Amino acid sequence: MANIKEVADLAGCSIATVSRHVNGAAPISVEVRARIEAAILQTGYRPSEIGRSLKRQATRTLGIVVPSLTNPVFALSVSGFQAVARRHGYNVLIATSDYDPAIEAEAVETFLGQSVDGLALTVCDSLSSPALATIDAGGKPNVLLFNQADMPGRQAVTVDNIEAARAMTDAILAEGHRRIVFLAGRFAASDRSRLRYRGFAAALAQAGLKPPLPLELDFLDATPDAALQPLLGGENRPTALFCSNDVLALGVIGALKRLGARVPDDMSVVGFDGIDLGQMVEPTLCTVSQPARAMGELACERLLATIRSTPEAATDAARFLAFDIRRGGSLGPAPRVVAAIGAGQDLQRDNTTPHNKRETA
Amino acid sequence: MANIKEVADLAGCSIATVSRHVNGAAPISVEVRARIEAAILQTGYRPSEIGRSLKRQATRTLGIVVPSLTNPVFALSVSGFQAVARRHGYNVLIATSDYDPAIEAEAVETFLGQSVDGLALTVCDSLSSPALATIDAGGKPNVLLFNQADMPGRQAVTVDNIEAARAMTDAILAEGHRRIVFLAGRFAASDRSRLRYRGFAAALAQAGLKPPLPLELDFLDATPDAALQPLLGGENRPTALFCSNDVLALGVIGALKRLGARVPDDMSVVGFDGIDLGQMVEPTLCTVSQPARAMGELACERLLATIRSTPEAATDAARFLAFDIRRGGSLGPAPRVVAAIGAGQDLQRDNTTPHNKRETA
DNA sequence: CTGTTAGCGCGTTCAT
DNA sequence: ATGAACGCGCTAACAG
Repeated sequence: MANIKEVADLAGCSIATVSRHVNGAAPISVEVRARIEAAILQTGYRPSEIGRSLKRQATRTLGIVVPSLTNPVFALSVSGFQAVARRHGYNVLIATSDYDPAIEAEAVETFLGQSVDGLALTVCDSLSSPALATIDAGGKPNVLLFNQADMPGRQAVTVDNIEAARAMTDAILAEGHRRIVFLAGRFAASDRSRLRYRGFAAALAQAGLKPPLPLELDFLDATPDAALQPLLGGENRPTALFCSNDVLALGVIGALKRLGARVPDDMSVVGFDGIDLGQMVEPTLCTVSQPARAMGELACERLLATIRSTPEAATDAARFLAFDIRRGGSLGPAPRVVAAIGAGQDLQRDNTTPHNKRETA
Repeated sequence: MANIKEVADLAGCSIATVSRHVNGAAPISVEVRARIEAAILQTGYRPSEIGRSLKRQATRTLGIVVPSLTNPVFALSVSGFQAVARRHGYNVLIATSDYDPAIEAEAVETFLGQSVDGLALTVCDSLSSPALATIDAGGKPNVLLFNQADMPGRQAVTVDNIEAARAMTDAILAEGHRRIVFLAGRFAASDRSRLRYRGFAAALAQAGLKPPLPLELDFLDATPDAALQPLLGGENRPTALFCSNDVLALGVIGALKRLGARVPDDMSVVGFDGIDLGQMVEPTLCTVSQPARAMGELACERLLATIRSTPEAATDAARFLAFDIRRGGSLGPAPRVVAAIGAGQDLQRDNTTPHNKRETA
């Protein structure tokens, strides 16, 4: 690929003139301009962004690192982020951490080396992320996405996970449920899960109930059947499950069906995130919806504002976005009589526990 | 952020020595090495990848452009692509075209300016893509993803869309359906859709049936109810719908439910892609599954092979990957008696057309 | 209006 | 084992 010098030689002028033409930085005589344009066309010249970056000490590139792209909530946020970046003439480098803090840190290292102008991160744990410290040390503009701020002044685009989980838990309680279990993806991999559990526990405590410990599932496991089984036995079994995210919730609903439980008649299930998919399944998923695409967009806007050092961006750095408790068929009233659920227990169950239909509740 | 010169000054040596240390290019005396390491630690020095790129004329960055990230099939392929790239020490620039050839071309321009070492593309139409021509002109290593090759020698990672659609159509025919309609996303935005229609039409022709024209839907429209309505009236209505992709198929199934049709008893629906979501809905989606993540991985591997000019990569450039006809509940036997579907017609339908249960077929 | 030149950060040849 | 110097492609400051 041709460089600026070849174009200049071909056009019979200096490289400075070519540069000026390309950047429209100064008026050029008509004849020279024509020769330059011809030369550019002939050589297929395209200014090297890397040469420019070296000069200007900025790359017009942003980085974004998310745990995964297969979770629609992250894919959506990346989509929004990238759209805004493009609109502003910025490129986007992407990395997925696969919920691994080591990969996360490595990705940040690489991005800093690539001299991104700023980066957006959904880290595993904002409180213990080495990546965050590295970025701060370098003074790179950055914004957290989905994570809550780990310190005052940190830019973060997120909902208040504690409040959201508390509100959702209240909604579950309002349906008459008293034994509710919180199912989480691995806590180590998601500070969001932990915050949501805190909101859950707070709501239960406020209702005078003792919050049970969360049940940790590997939410990358497509078939959590075995892990769920112990929850279904006995008359003290839970009647509702609060899953820390929607992907987990959908997996759990599938498992429950296979294990012979009906949702929500035997067991209510709610999630967190508000992915579209939740509205396409039957029953629809009751969940806390957060505006993932808009969050990606906002993260990018704040990042760009920081890069241009527009000070107003920092003022509302950590203001929370609104969430929405989205009603769905997966949350029903608590059964009046509870019995164990299980493949071999259908007859017994049918004899002893007339199921509570929604119409009768 | 410190540069190599500051480190050299601090360590009391030349920048050449620092460079050699960082790159392990030559032996360094123990004392100097210690001073350099101290200086690096102290300054937080990180070699500038952009300086390196300028020197070495390669960026260790790949570009990938896909129509969207919200369609899981693309998100998965990007995920696989990125994972392989990372493993090989490459960064990934991402762009989404939103099914717009103009944005697509613009993205490619930007990537070329950014001096990516190679790029993977899912273009709207490989036959008419200006982007492809641009890339070829520049001689950049590239590989098509999901698109089939537009010319011999072009690298492409894809399934044989025509054959896959033909096989799926045969499966529909085998269930006794005779009036089948092909629903496509906007043809202009997807050459895959067009190829799949060709396979569909070929299968019908071979069965002695006249293939109806495809019905074009805007598959970004979440509620295709209105567009679908005309298909449901009359006794000559179709009994099966072949949707050009899974996202469309799920939207169509949702619309059918709202319009009072049961799937598959009143209407069978099949899709194309094999997204996970299709297995979580009820009924499960019958579809052609393609290994999206593996395709992204393979595309990246081929790209890297091309960049390193491993010649063997080119030999099987356009070999097709295997697809899988995935059975699912959304495809059932054709009803023996067909009647119009509609909100106001429930009674009439129930009187005149006893539904064909799967057990009785 | 145009050309000359310096320098962005780095790797690398050529000396020593 | 180390240093000096050049050049990768480009822009900007200065000269004319």
